[in-house]
Amino acid sequence: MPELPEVETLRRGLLPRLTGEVLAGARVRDGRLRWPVPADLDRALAGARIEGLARRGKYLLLHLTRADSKRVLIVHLGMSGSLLLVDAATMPTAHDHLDLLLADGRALRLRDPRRFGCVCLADGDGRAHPLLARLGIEPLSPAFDGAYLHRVSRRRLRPIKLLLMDGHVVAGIGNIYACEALFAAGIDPRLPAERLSRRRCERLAEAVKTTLARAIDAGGSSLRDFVAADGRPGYFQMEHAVYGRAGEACRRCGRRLLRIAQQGRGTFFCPGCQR
DNA sequence: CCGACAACCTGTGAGC
DNA sequence: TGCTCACAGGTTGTCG
Repeated sequence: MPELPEVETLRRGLLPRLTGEVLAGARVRDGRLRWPVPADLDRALAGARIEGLARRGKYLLLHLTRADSKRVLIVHLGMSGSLLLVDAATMPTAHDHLDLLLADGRALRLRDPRRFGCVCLADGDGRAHPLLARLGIEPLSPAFDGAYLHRVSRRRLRPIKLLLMDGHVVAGIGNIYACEALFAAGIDPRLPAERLSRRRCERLAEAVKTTLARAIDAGGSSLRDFVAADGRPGYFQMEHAVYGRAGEACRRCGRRLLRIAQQGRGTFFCPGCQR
């Protein structure tokens, strides 16, 4: 479920509900995530105050203070993770691996069937943590533009879609939005990155921003009741132009949309509109 | 430095 | 109904 727009939607939804709250600790039922959950998580969180929530790529960051020390709880939802704000007494289901316990009796519950997600602790603002230190720039920041895309794609022979999905180049563009942005920009996902002109880089950077922004807006429309049910934000109901639509007709030109594999992942595109 | 590939896990749907 | 297979929204680590 987690693409950048969902993590951002999650952050915005949790912000007013968690800011200023104090943690009582953590209850870890199964710490075997991508990396083992810190064994001392319960003690490390007890008494810490949540100062704010931030996002880097698809990482959700909880900024904590306790006494004079600042730390960050880094949460990634992997392929199948979700976070739910529940009453701590609510019975956990099969893949509810851990609860972050709030002093007021609520819990932020992590569910992750595939366990590709992670929960880590870092000192300070977390910038030095290995997971964040070498992360690429934010796609919605002004720094991500045609000039940047053009610069990093020179002498790069790999397909442009793979470059877009490389988190060390730009953080948080997943499979869905790489496909959708390339369609919006009219660019063939197989094109070697270095072959993109400056002008097409401008177009692609713009397409990335508008595609992500629109998805966040759609997610925002469901923020009101996102604490309920499975918390799936509204962007998931958004119509994709190409993703998951192989064999169907392109909305722009009517040709059959294709699905190919790139690095083992599905790429959806229109052979007519994307050159 | 670059790029290809395996690895970590479980669930679901299609086809037989 | 039950088996097997392909595939799924992510990222790191290793190797050539």
